Amino acid sequence: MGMTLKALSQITGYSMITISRAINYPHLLHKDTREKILAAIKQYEYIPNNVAKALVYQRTNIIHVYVPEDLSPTNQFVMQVTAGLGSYLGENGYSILISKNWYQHQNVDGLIVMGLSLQDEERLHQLAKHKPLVLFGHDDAVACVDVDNVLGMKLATEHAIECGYRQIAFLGIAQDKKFTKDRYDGYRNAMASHGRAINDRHVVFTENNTDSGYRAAKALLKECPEIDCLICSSDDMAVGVMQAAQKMNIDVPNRLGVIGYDGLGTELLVHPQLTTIHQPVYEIGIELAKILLKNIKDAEIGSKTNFYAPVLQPGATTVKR
Amino acid sequence: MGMTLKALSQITGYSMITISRAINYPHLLHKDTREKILAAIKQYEYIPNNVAKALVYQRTNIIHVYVPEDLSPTNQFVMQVTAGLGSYLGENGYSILISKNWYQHQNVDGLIVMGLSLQDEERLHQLAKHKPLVLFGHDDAVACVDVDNVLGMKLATEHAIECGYRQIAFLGIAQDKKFTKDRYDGYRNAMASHGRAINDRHVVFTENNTDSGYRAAKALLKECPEIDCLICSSDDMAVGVMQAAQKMNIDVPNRLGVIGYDGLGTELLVHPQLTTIHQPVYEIGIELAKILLKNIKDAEIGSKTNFYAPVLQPGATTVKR
DNA sequence: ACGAGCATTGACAACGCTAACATTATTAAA
DNA sequence: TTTAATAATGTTAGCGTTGTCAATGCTCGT
Repeated sequence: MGMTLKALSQITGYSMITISRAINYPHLLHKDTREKILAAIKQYEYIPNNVAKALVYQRTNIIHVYVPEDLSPTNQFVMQVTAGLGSYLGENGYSILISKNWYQHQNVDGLIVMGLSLQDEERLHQLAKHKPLVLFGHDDAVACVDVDNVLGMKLATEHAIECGYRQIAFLGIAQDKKFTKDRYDGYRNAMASHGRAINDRHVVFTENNTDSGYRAAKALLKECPEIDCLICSSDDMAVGVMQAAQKMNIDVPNRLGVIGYDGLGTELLVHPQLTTIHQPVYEIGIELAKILLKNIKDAEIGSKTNFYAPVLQPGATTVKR
Repeated sequence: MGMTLKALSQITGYSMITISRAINYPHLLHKDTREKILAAIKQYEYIPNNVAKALVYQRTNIIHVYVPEDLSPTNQFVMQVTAGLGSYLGENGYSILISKNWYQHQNVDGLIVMGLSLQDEERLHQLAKHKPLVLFGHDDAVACVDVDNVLGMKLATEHAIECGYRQIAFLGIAQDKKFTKDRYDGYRNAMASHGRAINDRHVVFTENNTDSGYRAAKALLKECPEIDCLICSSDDMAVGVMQAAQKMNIDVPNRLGVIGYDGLGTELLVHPQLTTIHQPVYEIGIELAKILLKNIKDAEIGSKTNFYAPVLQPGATTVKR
């Protein structure tokens, strides 16, 4: 397709290796030779073939970002992580290859895996033996970065308590994943350590979307009008809760406090601005990339988990009182 | 690093090509041979080296998605297009390589370029001569997919007129890009063809974000209280407008109609739900990918522009009256 | 004048794979 | 039985690049 060293060699009369040197070690060549060759390179629009280079160097400068099937690629979460790691990797001369298939492009210098579904576990371990790999999530056998979800929900709950809310309910995600359980644990721990009893009727699990949040909140607030604060396991759900409150003419934040979880930008769009637990996903992306590049450099196959702390991001759906 | 054909050849006693055939043309091998080799492949965890394959086949099955510097990778727009084209390319056995650098990985089978900044134009034309390439945007020399922004804003304006709004103002994006101008043209054309005069004081250009929208709307509605509909060049701006209206106790949609532009999901989060012009960006991503793969297949270097129509997506910020 | 050292260029092999052709053994057809 | 087709495997070369070593010519100090 394109111009090659061989062709250029025939055109200029110099050997292939000399042309190669004009690019990689120009100081080795005689000034005249160098100039002639560089001129020819320009004239014939020669572009080195990175595939051939990769074969020689045994590295591609490509990092594979694997997004499991059960995560939508449109997912805000995934996208922002990808943006973060993409920026770091880009600055360091790497490109990112995104694909849903494990083995389609195994010839990459490393992998970043976005969360783990069960059927992938075996392959993950398999692959981790051969290639530098960092997982967003938690697994004992590989290097990981994870968010401390227990801490996150603890922060949310303590914020609610500090604000002075008395009947703090919890809206969880009905999905069999570790992070959903962790968030619930954070809520329970914080409640317990502040001497608050948990009313079972104040804990509801539902699907993670606005509509489910709306419906769950409507039912919950109708049945338990004593509730004066609702902590949600996601911002999407929290938005639904706010819509329900508006519909039921419940004043947020005075009559009802609302706290979300994620902090990916949605919290700024709604009115009033949503108090939420911000997960620094962009930064986590960078962290994933940093760890990966370090492991590549040291030819190391790590298995440490690095926990990342979410932070409370106060909005206007909670007030001190 | 990994197991190679050569190593496997020594282990099994068969020649390299025979091992290769066990994978690519298993029917050519004797049953016993095939089974022995496949067993060895499994045992020694052989994975073919795609870099070497790419060198032979002269194709990588990788598509480069180039996102210009001036577009944030976190940008909803970019992300959803990428998600769309990624899904289509993925289904067709391609992976996508995302990078901000033009020449970092030229060894890809094709390029998708997300919008064009001026300093890139020369490189774009240069590259388009050598590689299949599709541009999201508009340029006479290369194959393009673009949104019909004039049509989009025409739809918005006509919707406002049909609803019965009388003083329809326009909030534009102060940026020297073609699409901003096109949207303004769409507004003007529609107004003109319906015999509506445009009051210059009813047209304001500002930055494309919620806060700017808020401030612009506040000033505009204060100065020109006769305005009863405000068409915005983006949903972010429209959200700001809605916040301003709320602050000023202006009833949306009865006293003031609000129309946004983009329809990327934001419109569903706000309350009331925002009437907007939806740009089918996910579908556009798929279209970009389709055209690219077709051009790759036909070894064709096209230069046709395919226009994509945005659609009106009615919400609750406009009413018929 | 003579080898040591340097500047400049080239030949060859290798990276891992596959296409094209070549070889051998086996079987069917004449 | 001889010939031709077929099955099963191997040999060689090449994809485009670079590392290693070799070769040539030159300068310089003695």
